[in-house]
Amino acid sequence: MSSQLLSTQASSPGSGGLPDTAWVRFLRAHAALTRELSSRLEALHELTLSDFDVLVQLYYAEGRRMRRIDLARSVLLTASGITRLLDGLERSGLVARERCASDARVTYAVLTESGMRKIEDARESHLADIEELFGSRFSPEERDQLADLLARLPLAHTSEACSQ
Amino acid sequence: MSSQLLSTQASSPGSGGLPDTAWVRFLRAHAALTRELSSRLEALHELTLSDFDVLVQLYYAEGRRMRRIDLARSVLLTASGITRLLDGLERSGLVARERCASDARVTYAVLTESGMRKIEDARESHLADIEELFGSRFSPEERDQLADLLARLPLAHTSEACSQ
DNA sequence: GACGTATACTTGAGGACGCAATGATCATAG
DNA sequence: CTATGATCATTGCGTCCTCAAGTATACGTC
Repeated sequence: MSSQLLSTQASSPGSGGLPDTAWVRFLRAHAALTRELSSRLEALHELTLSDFDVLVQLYYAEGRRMRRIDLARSVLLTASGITRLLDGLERSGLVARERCASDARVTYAVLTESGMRKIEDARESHLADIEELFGSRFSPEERDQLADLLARLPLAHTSEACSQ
Repeated sequence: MSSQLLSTQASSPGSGGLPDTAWVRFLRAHAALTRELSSRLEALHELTLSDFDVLVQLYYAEGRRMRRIDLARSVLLTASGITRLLDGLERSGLVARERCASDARVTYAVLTESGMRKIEDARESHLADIEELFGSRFSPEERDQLADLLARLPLAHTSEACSQ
């Protein structure tokens, strides 16, 4: 038997004790959940969480297309992050690019037929995973409560310009 | 306006209808908060969030030292993640390594004097930032509520399946 | 029209971190 | 003592993502 009987969670050796606050739990929960969800999503559908996120945004968007910059803002990635992510989705044929007629600076990301099928296929299992690992932990009221509490947190500092 | 059994979607393709569930808010809040906190921490103290996390763990640990593997588990990094992170902290002189007398496989990470000063220095501003961006959004009761809700989420699947 | 500034997007460089493979060491059963 | 199987740690490799810089376009002002 190993010599260490020490816990995995020493509580208060020194002063104040190990911080186990809402914030720390938030951080840990995020790490654990995203790792598990992302590994399942990757294994079943070859998508990252961000891929899925973007595909869902497009799925619900008017005309199934969005300006790349709006896409970036809505999933909280940087402009360059979106470029590289869409590179991958384009290479996989899930998303196509389309130039904007009225403004040559902008490019749209459009969900392809294949992308539609992909997201409709992946949605089911992924939502089930989210439900298993996240949603099912709470009663309906608690879920609302949690959503409400989380909604108070600051969202975007990214050089806000809210108009189109 | 009744809640759908199936999900998460309360949207029609009208000007950006997208699922805005507790889970999505959780993801977005995490992205926004960590980005802001990490950028402040980096600017003021040249530490990443994970660096800080590890230093705090050591700060509260018995003898200000921990086995690397326990450190990894407590901050939810992989073993290799901890190795590389500690590489950095060692290079900066904030942490030292120490071999274990009774088990040659394990190495301890020990907080140095310089590391002590660093964490005591960084703690104040970082906790203030967390309070500003996170804690101050809630009343004391809500904070407890949130901590309670977050505590229900699964934490570590790390390594083998320990069936009860 | 020329000029200045804001916006959209891309690219190069680099950091953080996971996974899988490897080496070293311990523990235990034969 | 040796073979077998865990456990701790490190390393190679790849991925995701950010920042800073660069390019192209739009638009307001003179």
